[in-house]
Amino acid sequence: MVSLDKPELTNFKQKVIQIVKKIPRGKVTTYGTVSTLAGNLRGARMVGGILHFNSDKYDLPWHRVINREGYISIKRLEYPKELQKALLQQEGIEVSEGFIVNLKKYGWWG
DNA sequence: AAGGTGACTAACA
DNA sequence: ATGTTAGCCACCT
Repeated sequence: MVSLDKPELTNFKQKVIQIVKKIPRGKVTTYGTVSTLAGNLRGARMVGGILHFNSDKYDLPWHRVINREGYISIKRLEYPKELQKALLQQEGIEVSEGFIVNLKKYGWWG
């Protein structure tokens, strides 16, 4: 058994979840960053997909995860961008009218 | 069971 | 500089 941590496929999901939950309050990050930290450079799509399914099952601060433009690409009507904007402002993050966040200012890099 | 879709990003032409 | 193609893996039908 042993061996080193076997990079199990489904582990990526758990890894992403752990990273997302690790994002400090008042900061935001991008899918690409999380995917990279999870071990996959081009796994950004998975991060979005994972949050899509797990945000509803787990308590993931999905509102702290946005696309590279600092814009919320969310498509879940159950979690409208409007809600995210409120959540981000609640964390002390400024959100532009276009739901854009300054990653330069609030971007968390791990 | 297998195929297709997806909350994206980066690289190439 | 912009536009298009390719890649990642899990969840849904």
